[in-house]
Amino acid sequence: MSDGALGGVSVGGSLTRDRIIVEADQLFYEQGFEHASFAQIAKALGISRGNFYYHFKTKDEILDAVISHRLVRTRSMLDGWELEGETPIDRVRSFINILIVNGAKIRRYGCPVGTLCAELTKLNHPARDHAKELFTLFRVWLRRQFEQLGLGDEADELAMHLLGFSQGVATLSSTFNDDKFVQNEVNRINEWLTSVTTRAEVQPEIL
Amino acid sequence: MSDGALGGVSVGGSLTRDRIIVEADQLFYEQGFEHASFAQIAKALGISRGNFYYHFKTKDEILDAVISHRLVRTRSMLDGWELEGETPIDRVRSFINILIVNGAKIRRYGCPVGTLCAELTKLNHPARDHAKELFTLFRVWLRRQFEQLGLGDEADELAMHLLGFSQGVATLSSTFNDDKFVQNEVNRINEWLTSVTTRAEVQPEIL
DNA sequence: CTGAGATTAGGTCGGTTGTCCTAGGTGTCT
DNA sequence: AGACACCTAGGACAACCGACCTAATCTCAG
Repeated sequence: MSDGALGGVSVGGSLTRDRIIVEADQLFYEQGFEHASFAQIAKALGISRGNFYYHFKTKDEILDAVISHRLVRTRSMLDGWELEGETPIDRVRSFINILIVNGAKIRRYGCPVGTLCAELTKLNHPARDHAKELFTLFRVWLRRQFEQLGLGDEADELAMHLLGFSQGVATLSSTFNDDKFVQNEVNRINEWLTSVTTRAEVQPEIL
Repeated sequence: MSDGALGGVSVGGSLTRDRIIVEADQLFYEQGFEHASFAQIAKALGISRGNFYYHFKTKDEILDAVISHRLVRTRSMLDGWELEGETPIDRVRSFINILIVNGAKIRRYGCPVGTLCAELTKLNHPARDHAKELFTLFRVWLRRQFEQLGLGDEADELAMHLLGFSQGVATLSSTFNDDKFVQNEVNRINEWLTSVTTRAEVQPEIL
């Protein structure tokens, strides 16, 4: 019922509830959580302002729903890469390629995960840890890829390095609005990935 | 007159004006520009709210003054490194070391430059370009160090790489509140710096 | 067709925001 | 002492925020 064009935001939720989540998701990304207001979301959806409080008790509750929604979407994206990518290296390159594929949006609004976590951390917001799970999702997924490459003992560190790399590129590409910089950094990290993984071939996989 | 404990915020400015700038600087960093309010700044300084508008016409004007203040401070910091560091490599390592020295604040509030630029970019704020100059300041300074190492043709790319690295580390260290991660990344980038600069010794400096 | 529950619209509330205005205070110079 | 520029306090303003409430509307089973 709530499936289809909206991508199945929630299972038992109503249509309006799902539309609110999707619209809030976008506006929280484009304007930041605090700056995005009910009035904006309502106007974009063509619904009444007071209508929100039938589906959500507070704004924070919407934020929680948005984060949960993002978690589901991210999980399915990672699962998709798991099926598409032949080798763990291919899959990791899928991650790196987000910077190219979503280049335009990242240049305009930054990384959805990074900017949200930064805002919530600064405000010491209760949903801080919930948003952090988005990062953890990528971290664990990347770690598993490196583990499968026989880099078990440093897999987590490599995962964090890649995560940090993507955040740095996102931040700078948005402030400098520089397309070429992104390409340079992606090339650089791809070389790094090759060197790390070929080094892994020398070290025999201990399983 | 306006010098001394405040570090000489402006030349012709009054004392109160300077105190507003210093306090706003801190609060804009800790809470974000939009979230920080006049009431907070006034309370922290023990002055009246309406008093602001004698020194500044709008909040954006305060922001401009804060950014200008940061630009001056940053410039003097870079100049200091120029004197302290024996070699360009030493100076670059001074830059990297901010992540350690200011580690606690960065874990709590993120990078002052990165988070401000991210917020202003997202809001499409007029002061966007002004804040961007903070990044440019570091970029040009780093570039010059690499040029002095005889890496002229790729100096700007190396500078941006280092800048991106610092931003990535700042973002992740604040969301994960992870001290060890920062140390790992700093070690990693220091090795990278060594490999880049020793490679430079092989290539003779063309001056 | 009717009635009960699910859903929505729109007004309202208290609080906060940036902005503006004006009366009053402070110090300095003639 | 008087005059004048500089500075400050505190209230008032409209606009906006999240939150709440209630009446109207829709949906659908009985």
